[in-house]
Amino acid sequence: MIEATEPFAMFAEAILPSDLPDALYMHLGAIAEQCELAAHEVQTHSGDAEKLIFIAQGSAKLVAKGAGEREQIIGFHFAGDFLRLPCPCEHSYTLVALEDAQLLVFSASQFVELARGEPGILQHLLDQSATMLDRSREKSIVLGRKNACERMASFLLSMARRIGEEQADTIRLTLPMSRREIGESLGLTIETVSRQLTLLRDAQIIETHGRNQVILRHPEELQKRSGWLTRAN
Amino acid sequence: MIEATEPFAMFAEAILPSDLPDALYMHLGAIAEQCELAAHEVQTHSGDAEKLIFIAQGSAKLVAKGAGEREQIIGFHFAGDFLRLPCPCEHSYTLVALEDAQLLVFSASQFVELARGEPGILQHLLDQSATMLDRSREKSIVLGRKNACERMASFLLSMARRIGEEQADTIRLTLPMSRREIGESLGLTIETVSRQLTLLRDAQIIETHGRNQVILRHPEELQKRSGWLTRAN
DNA sequence: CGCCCATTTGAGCGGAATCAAGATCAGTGG
DNA sequence: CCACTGATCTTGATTCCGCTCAAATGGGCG
Repeated sequence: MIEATEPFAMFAEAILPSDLPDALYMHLGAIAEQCELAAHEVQTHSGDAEKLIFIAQGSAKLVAKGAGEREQIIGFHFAGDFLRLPCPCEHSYTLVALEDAQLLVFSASQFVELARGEPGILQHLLDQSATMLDRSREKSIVLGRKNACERMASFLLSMARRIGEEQADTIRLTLPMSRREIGESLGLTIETVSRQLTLLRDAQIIETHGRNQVILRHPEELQKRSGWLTRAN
Repeated sequence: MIEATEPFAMFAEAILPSDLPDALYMHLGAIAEQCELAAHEVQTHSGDAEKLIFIAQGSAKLVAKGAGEREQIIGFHFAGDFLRLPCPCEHSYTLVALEDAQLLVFSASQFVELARGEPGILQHLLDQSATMLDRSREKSIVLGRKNACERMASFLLSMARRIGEEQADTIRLTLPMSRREIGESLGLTIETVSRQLTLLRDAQIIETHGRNQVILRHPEELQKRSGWLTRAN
């Protein structure tokens, strides 16, 4: 019934303890809502409750919409991420696919209800929360105190950690987001993002190929330019 | 009258389920480390592990220290808050008292170990995490997309929600933080903070008395000026 | 009362936003 | 395979908001 490539199997592999009772496994499978998104498609939440979303394939952005055209991208998410989407009644956040994606959507309350008896799951959820919180705090530093150059360097390093492919002493990135989306994430305009990339390219620190291939030639130099000493995954 | 209840009792009252087994209660009490901080004193973590900190009394700021003099305040915390302090080996965050404060410090791993059998505690912890994450995301919006005026308005409203005393249709704030600290939280300089407060005072939207009393005369007007439609708790 | 330091106010500057063209890339259809 | 097309991205010129530097004011405490 369940193939290896199916979203729920990937979820179980990534998130659930291996010794989980079959009954609970089935229950979780029963409340999981599969959801396929085409690139740029918005995840539409059925109901108004808080959701837990596992990204089985593809990538997505969590967006806060403001008055007028203003949007702030709260974060990017990639395959394997397990994130909480606050209930839309309180915050106008939406999850939008960057490329074709497969999601698994849970009602947070249902999920926690089922997980109650399994401390392992709750603890994993707690760990995920901690990771998200750390990323968000890191973002506060970027947005609060860094200049354009430092933001760009921080962004590239962060992407390198999450989706970079190491090759010799360089790192190859295939960015699923546009310049505009990078800007909306970093609190910069598209023009500034473009200019900073040009500066880094001129300084031989990065190479760009096409619109979304970037090769980090000197990650350690990016590190220097990213400002601040604090650094971790 | 005994003026101050004991920190652990306050913690139990605020965080622990009322039907908690006595044994577990005692165990938690045993691993809790009491900690009194004078104003501006830094919380010094014994050991390098992740900590969970309950603020029994007073208030504190969570600070990220950067190269040189740069500091970003990640968040303010008040009595009743239960927060996670990442292990100092990975991020250089410190908790600093804004005024005299009483804390309860747990090793996160020990705490979770004990709480494993009590889903109620883990769930509460999870809820706290969710609140912290929401606040942090809200901060990303403020820092990423708002101008000085909107940041100031957002800050005042946020403080009103957390430590404001409602009086008729106005709200009284007693701010435990300095202008500099407000600036470091909002990604602004002390001068800009001061100027924005002056503008709001001139517009009759707020009154200030002394250095840290603020009265919000027209919260709804602040709301308008805070930008963005998203608003909650 | 008088000192010290936080805050306020003022003047000028600078970095990123905005406005405005061009250049380049990815499809599309001939 | 290549020309056409529209969107995305890059580059340039100018503007403006918030930072920096500097000075004045005022609150709080001895």
